[in-house]
Amino acid sequence: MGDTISGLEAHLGYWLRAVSNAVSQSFARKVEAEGVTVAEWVFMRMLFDADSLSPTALAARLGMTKGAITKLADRLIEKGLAKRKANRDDRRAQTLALTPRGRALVPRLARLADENDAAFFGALEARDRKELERILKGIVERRELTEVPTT
Amino acid sequence: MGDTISGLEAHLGYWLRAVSNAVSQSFARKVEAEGVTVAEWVFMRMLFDADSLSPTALAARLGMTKGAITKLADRLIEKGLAKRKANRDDRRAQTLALTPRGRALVPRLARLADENDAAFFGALEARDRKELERILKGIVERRELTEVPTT
DNA sequence: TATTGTTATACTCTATAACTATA
DNA sequence: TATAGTTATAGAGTATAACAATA
Repeated sequence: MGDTISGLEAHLGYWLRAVSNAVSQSFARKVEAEGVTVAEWVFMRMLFDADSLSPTALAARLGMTKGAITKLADRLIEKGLAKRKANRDDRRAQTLALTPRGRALVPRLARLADENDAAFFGALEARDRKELERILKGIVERRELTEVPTT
Repeated sequence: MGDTISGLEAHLGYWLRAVSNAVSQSFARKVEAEGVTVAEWVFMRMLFDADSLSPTALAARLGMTKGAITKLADRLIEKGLAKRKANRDDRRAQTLALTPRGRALVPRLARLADENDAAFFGALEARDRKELERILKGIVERRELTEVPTT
């Protein structure tokens, strides 16, 4: 280090971004064939398990702002994959859920995610895959990466 | 696997994106204080070593389209950090280079990149850092990740 | 007054395609 | 005809702030 000027390749962040962007772009093309984006897949997969969530709850879990959730939801609703429901107790509140068509699509998208992961990491030795997972999860835990603004 | 529906966290790509986004966003805020974006830093760091490059060459090295290079260059020129030079032999050709102010900024940005990397990976054991680097570089090599369109 | 969610705005990034000016 | 570079357009992601309705 000292007073040298670091090159791009000197940083782990550079390599991380290189691989991450490639993986995400590849996945984006796969799900595009099913008519959704990566962000929409994440949104849908979350709702698939939770059954229904408020925009605020979804924003917190995804580390996004409420405004971003509204935008995503609008798009998915227009595609007929999600719907909004009113709330009896609190008339300000909304609930987001998948439509039957949305639910039916999730398994197909999950398979594409599996394929994409296999394409990039399948060639790694099992030990390296475990190492990579352990190290990445460790960083997420340590930094509490969900500390993104949701206001 | 079988016929289960993979969750988000089942994929290495998910963890990779989580960490990569956090690292990049953190870095973006740091360089924003110096008036540039991450893409502009990469652009500038490349020109710092090469001294001058054609848009086409830069596009190939950065895995971007020529149009994207033009846009980045426009912004950096407006900020007084880069400049275009004509070419005697071929009057279609252009050459991009940093201005003195641009060159002077690079070491500051490099230090921010060092800091950012340290903030995210400094807490790792040295062995894990090496492992991470080895695995990521391996994936880049294997997949030839620079196969992005430059047309 | 505080909270829920939407709307408006803006900027970056990325990609495609049409265009110009040379060669 | 092919190439170098620019321009135009558009969609996606992200963030901020103002706003309306309700609590």
